[in-house]
Amino acid sequence: MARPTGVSVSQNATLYDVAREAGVSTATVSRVVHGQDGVRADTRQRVLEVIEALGYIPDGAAQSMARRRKEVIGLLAVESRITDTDVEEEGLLFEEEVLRGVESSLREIEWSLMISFLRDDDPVGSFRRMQKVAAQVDGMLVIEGIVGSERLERLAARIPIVLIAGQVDEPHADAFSADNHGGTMALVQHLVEVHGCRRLHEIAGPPQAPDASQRHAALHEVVRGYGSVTVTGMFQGWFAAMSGQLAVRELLSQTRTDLPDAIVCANDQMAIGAIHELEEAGLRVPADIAVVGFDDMYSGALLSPALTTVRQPIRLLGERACARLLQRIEDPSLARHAEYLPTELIIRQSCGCGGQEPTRRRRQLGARR
Amino acid sequence: MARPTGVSVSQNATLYDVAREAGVSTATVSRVVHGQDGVRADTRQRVLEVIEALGYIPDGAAQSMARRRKEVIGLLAVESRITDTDVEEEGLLFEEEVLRGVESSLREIEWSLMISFLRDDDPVGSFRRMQKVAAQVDGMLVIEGIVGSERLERLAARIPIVLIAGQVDEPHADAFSADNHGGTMALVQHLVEVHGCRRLHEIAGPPQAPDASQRHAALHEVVRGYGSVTVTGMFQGWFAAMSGQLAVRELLSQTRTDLPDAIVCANDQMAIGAIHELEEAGLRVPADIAVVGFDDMYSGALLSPALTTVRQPIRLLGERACARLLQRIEDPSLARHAEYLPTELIIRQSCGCGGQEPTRRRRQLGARR
DNA sequence: CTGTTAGCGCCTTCAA
DNA sequence: TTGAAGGCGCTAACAG
Repeated sequence: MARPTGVSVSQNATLYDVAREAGVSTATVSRVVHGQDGVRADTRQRVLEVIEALGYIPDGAAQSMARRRKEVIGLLAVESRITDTDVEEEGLLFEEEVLRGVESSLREIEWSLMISFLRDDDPVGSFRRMQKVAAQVDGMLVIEGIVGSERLERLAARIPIVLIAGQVDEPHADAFSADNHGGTMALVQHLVEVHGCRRLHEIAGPPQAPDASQRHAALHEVVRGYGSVTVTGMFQGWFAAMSGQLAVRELLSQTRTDLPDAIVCANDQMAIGAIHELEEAGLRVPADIAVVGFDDMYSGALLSPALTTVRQPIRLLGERACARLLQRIEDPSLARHAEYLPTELIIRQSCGCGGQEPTRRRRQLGARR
Repeated sequence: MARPTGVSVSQNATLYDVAREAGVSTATVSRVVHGQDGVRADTRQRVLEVIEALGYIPDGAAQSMARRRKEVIGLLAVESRITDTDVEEEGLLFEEEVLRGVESSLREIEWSLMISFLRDDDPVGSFRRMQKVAAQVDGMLVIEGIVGSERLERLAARIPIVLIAGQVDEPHADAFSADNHGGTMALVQHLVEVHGCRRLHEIAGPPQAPDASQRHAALHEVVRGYGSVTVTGMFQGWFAAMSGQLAVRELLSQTRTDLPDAIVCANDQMAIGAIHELEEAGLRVPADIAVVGFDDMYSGALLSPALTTVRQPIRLLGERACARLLQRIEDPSLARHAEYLPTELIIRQSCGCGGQEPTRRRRQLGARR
């Protein structure tokens, strides 16, 4: 069975193969592929049939090249982890949620998303990867980025970059973050003014993470504002539940009689770990000690006691950052823009508030769409 | 200040710019960029300096084209969701974990990952996206894929495809899945033989998801094996915690006096939702009713009662699938390969087993590295 | 309505 | 050790 025109089977069909097979020019095939009009109906039909028969799919690299746009954006997430082990079995939900927001924005315009996780303990390797990604996309989103400013500048000179939960003062990129300061403020005020907490224990996030340090700073700022309130101790966590557990073990190993009034965690996962460990040790939350988190992850609402926390619009963060990036890809001359998205205090039971229903009601209010 | 050679600043530097600026040919620059030897030291030095000065980063699309390889693989995840609303605030941890596995494999060889989520209620749109992604990668991983076989065949004709937790009998692609059958088997046997459960309630996953239906089938198969055991009812969930909650509400609305002995959930998230709802309703787990899950997500271990479940090596699934895909990219003629990865029964408290420590000990065992 | 023809930026023989 | 030059597959004027 001779193949009339010698189309190779093992090789992927190209535009030329289709053109030849259909007896038209490549320009016509291209028009058909992109649904442009100005092609006679029967010609289009014929081309379509050949495309179908050959299983033709245009090559993305070639398209990117010709139209000088890749229609891909990169998402880089910087992760903190315990140096030697890799025990972290739980994903960093924050990044995952941003990812969702970005991906759904992109899907609407049919762009693609390239993603890579970086290690904050390997700046050189991270930079290499960032360059590699920068070579394959039209713009980049960087989460929790502790990329040196000069490196960022270099990358930003090539393609637009938007920072998410990063350094908001970075001059070479747009930035979107949650209002960590306001959120922490509201949370601590609640603890102090409603529950009369005076002695606070802090479970902090990784100091490299900008939002961890913002929450840390805000906590101490509020506390300073009250004469009588103090941070009695702190544990350096890394946002994973396990670090909440370790923090509590350390705390309890020091004293079981003179406990703080509340534990303020830099995120929900650590709060969940902390609560678990406290209960394991026979302590009751919030009766013996209050615990609060930050993020408002779904699992915190399912906990007993349900977690009092600060809701930050993570997904929205991703969407907004993505929108801005696309805008800047269209017009690189845009002025730099940085923005804090509002947070919301979510009061449940772990702070000492009673009630049964606030959980559900609150969440509904929270889910503003 | 005249720019000696007229390099445009607003435009990204190309290989030619570097070559001209350094007074060498593009071939030489290319050699330097790729660290090939056969370039005199001082020449290399000069080129390197120009690269640095210009902030040159080679264009990925052009590289892909020239070397006929993109060094990118695609990860497509098919998601089930409640038709109209988009309430699902919790990410599908399964996919996230696979993503981790794949990404870390890829990072080692410096390849990139393109990712896209598909909707199982939009097969046409999904196929479009799959084609789009197929155009930009060297191979694809498809999670929980319910892509029609003929469509898959078309894509597979162009680039290699490996299915993860998909239809294991798909002839056009390699496939890696957890041993859902064996896992469910072990779990149910435990419930029946150790705890004497006779009446089981099922909270199933979305029927489109291959692993959900495998678990479903296995459950019924085991039950049939015992004469005296029955599945007294089932709720059609969609893997989200909320569906576990709804399932329990429905169950309790039907009867509060004649409860089943245990609730068997198709994954941990639904089990967590179910436990939460049961406790909310004043029932005690496992005293009044046992609940078991599937997956062994970290949050299940932190629950009280800690969740009895089946561990499946999700991350490993990603790694293995990825390794296979890379292999097949190198050699497309490989014979089809399908594999079930072993699961492990993780006994904690929610099934009725006592003890305090199994949680931690088990997990350590489970984390085999 | 359809075809011709330059590139897009890089890699890679093949020569020198 | 270095350079010249032909693609890679597609797009987008520009002609006809």
